[in-house]
Amino acid sequence: MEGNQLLRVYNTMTRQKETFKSLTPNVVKMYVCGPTVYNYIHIGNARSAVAFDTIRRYLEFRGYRVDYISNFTDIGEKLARTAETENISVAAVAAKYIAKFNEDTNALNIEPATYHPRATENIQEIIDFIQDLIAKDDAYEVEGDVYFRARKFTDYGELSHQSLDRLEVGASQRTADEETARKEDPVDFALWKAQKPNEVAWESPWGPGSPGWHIECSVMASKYLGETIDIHGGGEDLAFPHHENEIAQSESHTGKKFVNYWLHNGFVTIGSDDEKMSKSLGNFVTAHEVLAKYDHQSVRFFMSATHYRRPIRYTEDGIEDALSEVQRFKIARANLLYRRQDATAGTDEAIAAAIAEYRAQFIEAMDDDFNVQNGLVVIHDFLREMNNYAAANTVKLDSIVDLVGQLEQFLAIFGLNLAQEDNLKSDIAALIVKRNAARAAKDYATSDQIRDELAEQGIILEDTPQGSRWRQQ
RNA sequence: GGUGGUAUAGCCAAGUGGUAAGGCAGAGGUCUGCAAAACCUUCAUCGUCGGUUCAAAUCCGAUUACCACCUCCA
Repeated sequence: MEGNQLLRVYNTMTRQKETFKSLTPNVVKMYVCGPTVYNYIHIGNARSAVAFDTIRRYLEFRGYRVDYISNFTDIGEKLARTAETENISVAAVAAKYIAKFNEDTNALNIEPATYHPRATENIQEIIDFIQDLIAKDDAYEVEGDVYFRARKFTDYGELSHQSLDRLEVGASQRTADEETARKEDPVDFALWKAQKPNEVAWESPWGPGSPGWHIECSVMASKYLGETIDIHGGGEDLAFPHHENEIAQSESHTGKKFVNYWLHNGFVTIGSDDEKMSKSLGNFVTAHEVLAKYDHQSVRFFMSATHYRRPIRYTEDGIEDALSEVQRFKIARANLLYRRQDATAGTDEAIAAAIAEYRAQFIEAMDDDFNVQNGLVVIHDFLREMNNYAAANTVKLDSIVDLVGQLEQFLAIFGLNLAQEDNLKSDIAALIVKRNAARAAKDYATSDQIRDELAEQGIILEDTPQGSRWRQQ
């Protein structure tokens, strides 16, 4: 592995940065909680996907193979409600919004997970898992529901640092009284829920019903990655109770540690009081709307350039500023590539040494819990080096290729793809030749007119000591 | 009531004891037929009050404001 620096990650469990050591050398087993597919994802959901995609890409940059599993929750009341509203089946709701999820995350250049399991594909595994918990006396059945005895799991509350006795039951005002009445203890949580009228249900030893919310993640994480995994990620609102419950279930079931490093991303906030964007508050903006309105890369960069644990304040100005920065990267790349025409063969040793130095600095910055802002400082220094080289009197071909390649590699971690159309259509090339002739003859009226014409087609011309270069807008 | 988080320039933001990184926007300059791009220069004493220290954005105490979680939530 490159670099001496050790990767350190902030573990929610211990509330400190820890040196990252994977279970298997050079392999990271990573599970990230995915969306419930009953609607378009909003910017907050997208942020979570972006945050962990960026982390995944950095881990890959550092030489790890990342086995990345992220689920689709395709069951539950919410899907049923959408099915009713849109007058389609629950299965059709899931299919539709998984497709929308793929469309939006693809636009954000988020790599698909190694596999995206769905809850409905794992019902038998979920039932088996619950049966084992009942056999161990960690869970009990009441009127077709199955609940987990939270108090029996002695470390319950360790992740979110909550004491069971201090938890104010019902503080969120979301608990259903009828359900609480059935439980032995209000802190117990559902593993299986008996079928309600008109609900999709599966046969089980406890009668028809459907899985509770937390069990699917425990089942899928262990099924696809193993009983102990390296990284489990999700939004910080999931730490309690969702992840807390996952730990209780999984560790009771396997008797082994479930997760070595818990990573939680911060929220997207909106409005003057920086309120959390959420579907229940109704203050959300869907990723679909934003992507329809703004350059996809600037939306991606807007989100990936903020440290994953920090909140992001959603503003349109923020996305527009991100666009300026993305443009700067693209222009630097195009300007340097332009110099290939007068480059000589070979490599500049000074450039090769500089690239190695910037790489080392970048790794040092990013190894500190994925500190993207400090990583970007290095990238901006690197950019200045590139721009100065692009203006140098003499340039070497291999150094141009190396600099451009390194810039692309750095920014790929942020989900940017800088490559553009590098070949001109012949009619445009002819116009450029014509303009150069006009300029040589000091016929500036004609040359400016041609430049304006090309600008309308999105081709920007810039005159430099090495000739007139062009780029796409 | 319990548990956390945040507060640094117009905006975004790094920085956990040694005298405020970086980006966007702004200002000045170089280059240019003009323009663009680039490069150079410039732009804050860190929510408030008090304390510790030779030295604090950084540690301690208090205080203010905002946010989040406490069984649908990324």
